[in-house]
Amino acid sequence: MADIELDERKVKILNAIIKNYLETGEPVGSRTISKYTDLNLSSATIRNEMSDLEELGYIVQPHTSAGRIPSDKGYRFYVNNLIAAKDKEVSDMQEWMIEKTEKMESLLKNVAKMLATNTQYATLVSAPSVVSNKVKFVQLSAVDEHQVLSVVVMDGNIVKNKIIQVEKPLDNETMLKLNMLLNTNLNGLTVDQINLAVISRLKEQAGIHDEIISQVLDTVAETITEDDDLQVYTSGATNIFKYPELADSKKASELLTTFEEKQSLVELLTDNGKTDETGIQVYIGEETPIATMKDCSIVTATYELGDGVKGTIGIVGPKRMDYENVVNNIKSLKGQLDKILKDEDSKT
Amino acid sequence: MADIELDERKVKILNAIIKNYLETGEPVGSRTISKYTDLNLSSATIRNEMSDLEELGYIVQPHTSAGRIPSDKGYRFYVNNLIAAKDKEVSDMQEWMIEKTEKMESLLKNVAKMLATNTQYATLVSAPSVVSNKVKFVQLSAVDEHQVLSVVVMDGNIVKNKIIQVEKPLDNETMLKLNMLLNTNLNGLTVDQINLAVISRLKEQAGIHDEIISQVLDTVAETITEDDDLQVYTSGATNIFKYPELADSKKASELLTTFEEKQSLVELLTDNGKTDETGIQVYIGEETPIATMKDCSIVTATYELGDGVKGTIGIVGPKRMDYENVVNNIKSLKGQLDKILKDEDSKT
DNA sequence: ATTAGCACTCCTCATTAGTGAGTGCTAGCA
DNA sequence: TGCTAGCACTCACTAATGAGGAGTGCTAAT
Repeated sequence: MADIELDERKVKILNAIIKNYLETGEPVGSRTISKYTDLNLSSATIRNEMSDLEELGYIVQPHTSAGRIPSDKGYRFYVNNLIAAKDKEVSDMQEWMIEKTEKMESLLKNVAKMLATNTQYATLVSAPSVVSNKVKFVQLSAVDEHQVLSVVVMDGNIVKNKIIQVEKPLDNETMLKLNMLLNTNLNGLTVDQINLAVISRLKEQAGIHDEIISQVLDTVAETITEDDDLQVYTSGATNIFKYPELADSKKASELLTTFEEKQSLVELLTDNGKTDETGIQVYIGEETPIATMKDCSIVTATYELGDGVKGTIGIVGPKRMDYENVVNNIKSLKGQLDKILKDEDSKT
Repeated sequence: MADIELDERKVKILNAIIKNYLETGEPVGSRTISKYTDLNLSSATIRNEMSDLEELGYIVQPHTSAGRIPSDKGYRFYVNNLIAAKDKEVSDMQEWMIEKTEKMESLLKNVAKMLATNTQYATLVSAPSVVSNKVKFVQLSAVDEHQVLSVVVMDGNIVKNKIIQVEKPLDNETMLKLNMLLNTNLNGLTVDQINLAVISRLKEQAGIHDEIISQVLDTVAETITEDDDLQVYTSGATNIFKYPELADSKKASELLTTFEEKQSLVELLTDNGKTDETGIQVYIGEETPIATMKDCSIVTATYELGDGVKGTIGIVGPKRMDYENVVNNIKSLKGQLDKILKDEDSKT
């Protein structure tokens, strides 16, 4: 791609500038590079090269007579061409942690937390979307005379429940019949297959005349289809204070509010098909779909739990984030999630 | 109490200073008071009185030749003596919202959110502690050959569940027997009554020799006793950016981290018995039990769900928070929570 | 007891000058 | 032709200075 316009030396210099800037966060000057790199060149030569790089749009001067910092294009080049994809295992901690947890919810919370601790950036994890998930098991039980408990187990062992208030108790026989009915009719269906038609067919079979049964069936349907209000888990949002370029009151406030509200984060996590073959996606600066994150970079990965049921992991940090570390971390984690969730699924 | 050392005029002036400071956040000078109040006094007179008030510790000068701001003692006096406890109803929105939600979790989330929107401060709500909550209903069901679902309903309709992996399927009869056994033995017990002794008695009755049954019973016990990792819901944490005295990078970072980690918030929410007859507790500045909140004030209230099962609502804001509004808000909310939770409970 | 007046304090803000990091350019060198 | 040394220039950052103003404390007069 950009190989035509950049000779080897320019690439080396650009790389050096970015590496240095990632560490310090300060504009980097020609003298620094002249000493930092192994190509023995004077600062003057570097200056000429830097001038070229600036003209080509890879670096930028915050003001005349300051050093240079990478532009979005520069970062992009770095991410595309310069990251050594070392597949080294990222800490055993991860595996251990994942082994231990069994509930989806706490698993994802832990994933977010661990990733935040590991990277020192803000992280977000979305739960696998349930829309195309299948019903595995349904059960109604009489808790007491006026309350019926409806429990649904989905593929991937996601358990949902709801308590139904009923006017008068359901007798045992009806209960049994309903359970049979529900399981034979709903098992194997996905959430979006359970629509009004299915429900009314159920009601017919159960004896549509009974008001209570009708109500119960409605609630079961609700239990299943109820969207668990967009499950996004975040962690380490306050890490942004570690990066001066994001820590000023105004920016931090906006960013943290975005994180707190979670709503808009969904946009980020819904797979837009632009992920590359590794399933990992990097947004730099202006590329991000969320306005309040214009000064950030975001790395996301989608993980799968079989059958196209997908969730997403994301990391948000300053543009000068340690892309190498982050990408490796997220890649390793994605792999493990893919694995564990499929395993758990196949255990059934 | 302080009635001896403060004559009526001083009280009026102190009140005026605090009111004014609550609004502006700026130190308030003698001239301002001289015009603001109805007691026609010149600024010089006010100055003398303020000098006295300062000596008595109710107000403080941030630096020589600045106006005065209330000290913690001043705020305390204000809260104790000067707040008009108008019991006016706080927005119908509240009731409406509470009616609508049925799940404890989303109910509390909404409470936190609404309170944050209403007051523009940060809020936290802890779920009712489950320790002394009673088991109402237990059920095991075979999801498939290798998985058994354990569901427990507690008083207040809190539902817990867990999936148990079993080596080989349990036959219907055993299942039925176990369910009978569990319900007759556990119903009505509180969480902390369910200890090892109870469990082993259960095992004995069920036929201790069976490894699988033993495992299943252990997991049921786990399901019940498992602490739902300290359920604290927060909202509006980013509101602190609205108050310059808290918004600087360092303080905001500390505060928000405290909120994000939630762990330490528990300290705040565990009832320490110091609440007054209304169940409402106000911490001002140094009085707060959490170090990072030394520059804040906190108002908490405990709500009950019968039988001494308690949860807490809290508001965190700057010391110059609108105590009157906050106290009223929280009082009204507490009342409604008390009511609704008891109602729901008595519906059983 | 209250008030007017005045000197004083000290924060705030804008201006100024000094410093240094870093650049662009030019001329000289291999 | 490519590299380098040198120099003038730019501009953010810092500290010092001073004017302005809000507010106080004290004193003397009412």
